[in-house]
Amino acid sequence: MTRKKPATLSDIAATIGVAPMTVSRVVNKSGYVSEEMRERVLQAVAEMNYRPNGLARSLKRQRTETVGLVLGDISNPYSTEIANAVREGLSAGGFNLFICISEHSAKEDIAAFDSLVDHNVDGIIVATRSNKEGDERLAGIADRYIPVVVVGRDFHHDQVDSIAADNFSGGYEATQHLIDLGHKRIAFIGASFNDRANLKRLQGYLAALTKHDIPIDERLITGKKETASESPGYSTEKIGYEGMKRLLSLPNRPTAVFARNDFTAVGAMTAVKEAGLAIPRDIAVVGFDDTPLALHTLPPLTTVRQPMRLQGQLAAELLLRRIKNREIETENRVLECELIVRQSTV
Amino acid sequence: MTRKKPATLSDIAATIGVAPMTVSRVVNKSGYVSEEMRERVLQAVAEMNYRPNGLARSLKRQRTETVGLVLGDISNPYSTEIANAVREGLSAGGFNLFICISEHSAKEDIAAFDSLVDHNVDGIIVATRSNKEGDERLAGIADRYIPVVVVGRDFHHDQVDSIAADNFSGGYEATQHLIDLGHKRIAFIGASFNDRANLKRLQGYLAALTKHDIPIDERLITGKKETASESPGYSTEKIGYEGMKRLLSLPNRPTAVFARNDFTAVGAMTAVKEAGLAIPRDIAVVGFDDTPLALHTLPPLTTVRQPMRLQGQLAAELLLRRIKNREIETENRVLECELIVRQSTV
DNA sequence: CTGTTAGCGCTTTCAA
DNA sequence: TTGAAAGCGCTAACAG
Repeated sequence: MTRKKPATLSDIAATIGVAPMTVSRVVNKSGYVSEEMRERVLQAVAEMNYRPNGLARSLKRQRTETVGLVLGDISNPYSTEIANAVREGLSAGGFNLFICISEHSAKEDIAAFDSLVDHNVDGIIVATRSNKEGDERLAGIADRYIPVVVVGRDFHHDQVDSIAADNFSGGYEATQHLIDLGHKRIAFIGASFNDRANLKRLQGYLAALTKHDIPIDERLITGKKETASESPGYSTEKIGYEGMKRLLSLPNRPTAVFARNDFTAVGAMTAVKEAGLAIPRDIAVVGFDDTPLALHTLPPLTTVRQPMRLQGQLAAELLLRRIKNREIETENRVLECELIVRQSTV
Repeated sequence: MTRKKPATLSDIAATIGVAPMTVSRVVNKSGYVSEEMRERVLQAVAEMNYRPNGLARSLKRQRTETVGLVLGDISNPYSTEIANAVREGLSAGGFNLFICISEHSAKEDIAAFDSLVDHNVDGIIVATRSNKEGDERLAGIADRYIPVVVVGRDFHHDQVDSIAADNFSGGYEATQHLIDLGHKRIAFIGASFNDRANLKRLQGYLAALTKHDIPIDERLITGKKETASESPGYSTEKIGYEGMKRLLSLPNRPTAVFARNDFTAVGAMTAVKEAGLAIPRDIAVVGFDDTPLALHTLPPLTTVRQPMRLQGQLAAELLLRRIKNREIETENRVLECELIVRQSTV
């Protein structure tokens, strides 16, 4: 079986006896070509199953009409919503989207950045957790005037736009809500001991407690050390379940819990029900993200909605803007979260 | 602010007064270069912040060391597991992965295929639903000897490998399980009226009923017409919830339901509990996929596990094999599913 | 309306 | 151990 190499522009030109440029003009619908000529070319193109070589075209044009999106964790509703919104925003602008996943590893982050840069994407949107090496590489990329937008966290660089939800005040409001309902012993489930400082939701929780003179009880803050080797995923029902188990075994158990996200909250709810306790009567539960799941738990879950699609849309928008003109002011947007009260707390 | 263009190989060569070829050899660690020369080059490379232009390199080398993965729906545990497994398999082989999402639209499928082909990826893995135009384009791509592997369904082409779970027998076993438990009125939730024939899980359900001489009752098969415009997503709790509501309002309601996937099952369970009925006493529920969620529902969900990671691993493996050598026999693998019995049925 | 020239940035091949 | 030439496939710019 002989595998013939794909036809090139010159192959087409040669077979119908014209200059490559003429074929190029037809293929790109640019410049003047006689109707008769165009027909001849198009026929040859069809017959020889010709497709332009994008590599060569991009090399010449110095742009690829493609942008890259780096996701830290693909199995996460947050990531997928962002990705969908980004894709829509970009395809409206005529750009393709290539997604890379890095599994929250600095090495993979860097590999993803590099492979996108190597393919000369016109810009990069980054939705990974912060880590030193990755951030340094990213700064280096931005230094070379490759448009970069970071979403889901802040990033300080005079060429990088950023968009994030206000996780701090989201956490604050969730906790405030529980306090307003009269709760004093409020637990937090899903802390990551590695970077508590980066977990804005936890910070908001702590701030709300402090504000209301409720002492912070470390035993009510559960979480686990995330080892780099194990994939954290978003499927943290387990963390929620186990965290809640531990909390329930406390001599003086909490009357309310704030979970770092809806999946964690669902796991926690399961543990509560298994223990024969009622939600919210015995224990009130608040989640975060307002995933579709939250509407269909029993009882429906009180949660904090963050504007995921909007973050993706803005990311696409800011990136396209920066691709068009690099000499613009950097924007760092922080978007409001909204507390959605359902029956898991009231 | 003057934006200097990135340094090229020749720029480096010029500044230290050698031939571009010498720099190339150092950068690629290929061929002989004196230790002294290599130092000089590496220093210049570092100083000028040089990175090879992947476009030019790939154009010359005729390979990109990159493969594309097209996902029909990113917000789906199935897709994300596949993606992770594919990525691992590829990076072990030194390949990068670019993911495109098509939102289950034929137009987007084609756009994704084309953009990958335009970037001269070395191969493509496809995990989308079947549709006529998309499949035709894909066949055209395979005709050009671009390695293609289809996962999650079968695809008939003498150059395309495929890997799929045995959804039919998975559906059959799930239904059989309910029959074995003595159920006669067994419903199916989540049929898609557009292509019932393609929904192997439904076919398995029908076959099991027929085999046991249980008449098929169309009122027990719920589903909805999926319009192309609305994103189906995987978040089908709603479909499950609404489907179950309808089933519960039937004069002679079912005693068991088989849901097309775990999310649908969760929605159905919520409806059952809301109606004040008990699972499995009044209604038994079976899901499909064994997502992490299934362990944490109340009661834990009986479901059919399909080997997602394995599908991804095999896809990567078969693709790399075909990239190395196109002249091999096509493989079409079908992988076993496994019924996981939990408390939602017994 | 069509053709020619030159070159994008790199690497293969051959020569020194 | 290094260099020169040629070309991957395409298109911008200018001629005719």
